[in-house]
Amino acid sequence: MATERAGEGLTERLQVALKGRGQRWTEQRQIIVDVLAASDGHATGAELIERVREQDPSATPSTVYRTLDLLEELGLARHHHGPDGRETYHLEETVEHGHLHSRGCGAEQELDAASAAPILKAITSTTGFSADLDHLSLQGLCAACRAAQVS
Amino acid sequence: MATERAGEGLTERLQVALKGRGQRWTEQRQIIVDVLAASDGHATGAELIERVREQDPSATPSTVYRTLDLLEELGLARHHHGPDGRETYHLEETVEHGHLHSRGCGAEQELDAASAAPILKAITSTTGFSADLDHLSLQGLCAACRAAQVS
DNA sequence: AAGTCTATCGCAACACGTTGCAATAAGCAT
DNA sequence: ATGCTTATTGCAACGTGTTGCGATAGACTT
Repeated sequence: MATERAGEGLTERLQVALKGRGQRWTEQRQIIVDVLAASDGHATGAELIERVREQDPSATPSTVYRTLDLLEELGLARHHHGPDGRETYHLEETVEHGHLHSRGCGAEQELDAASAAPILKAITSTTGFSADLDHLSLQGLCAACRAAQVS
Repeated sequence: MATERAGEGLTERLQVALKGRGQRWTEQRQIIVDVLAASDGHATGAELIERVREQDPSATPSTVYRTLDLLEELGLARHHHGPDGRETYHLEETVEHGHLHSRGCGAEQELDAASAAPILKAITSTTGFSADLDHLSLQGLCAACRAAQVS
């Protein structure tokens, strides 16, 4: 168990994309991408930093955050804000999805594209606004909590 | 221009609510409520602190944030997180509303309850989840940006 | 292979928000 | 009025994320 490598194709795609923009491929970036790939699903900035540091103790927060920003620019990673405002990152490989936080039980459920479609459609038709599913982070009461609350 | 006072009824309501919970009414809390009422609409935590300090330089961030938390517990204030994760507070008096943040032009538009109704309904019917409008903070492209992007 | 240009890194400082603790002071009882 | 209880305050330190700057080092040219 350890050091999962990001798919080779992914690394190559990155190298090419960076070169095209006059940017560079470095050891640190490899590590950060690997960590992101290994922690599939979601990870906060702090968690990512910690894991990167396990592999390269010289890494600093600024580097990690800057790399994450870069990965987002390249469309490779995404982040969204949890209900407490903290950041959560995940690779774009992960299926695009939204988040539902229940204020009652604290549970978090994911919202896949299929389920979200009618919602996004409702948003567009009432407001003309096309919302990013990946940034959709709702807070409210899940079905179970609502049932419990009616009492 | 200065020192707008929160409606007297509001202050009284607060005093009663606090006493009922064995809590206390203080000068600082009066100031914070007044500031919140005066900056109707939205204000970040930092802005509120600055304004409170104009009236009482001895106020500290911890006090302001703790009071804001208290006001939220009492259902008098709300906060949500902008696209950058920073907090925004407003009085509950303000009509409940969501936020739409355009990633294209950076504009922010409000989403009133009437427009939101179909959206919330879509959320409930596809997920069983009842979302809080006040926490609804979407990011995406507004109609204008979408039109511009088609090019 | 050596030199040049500049992207990236590490550091240090900052901004926003949170938390623990000791001192203060609000509200109640006497 | 005086004293008691404990909520509230201010301080100081921490956690997460951001920014500016000088030093390092990658990649390209000659």
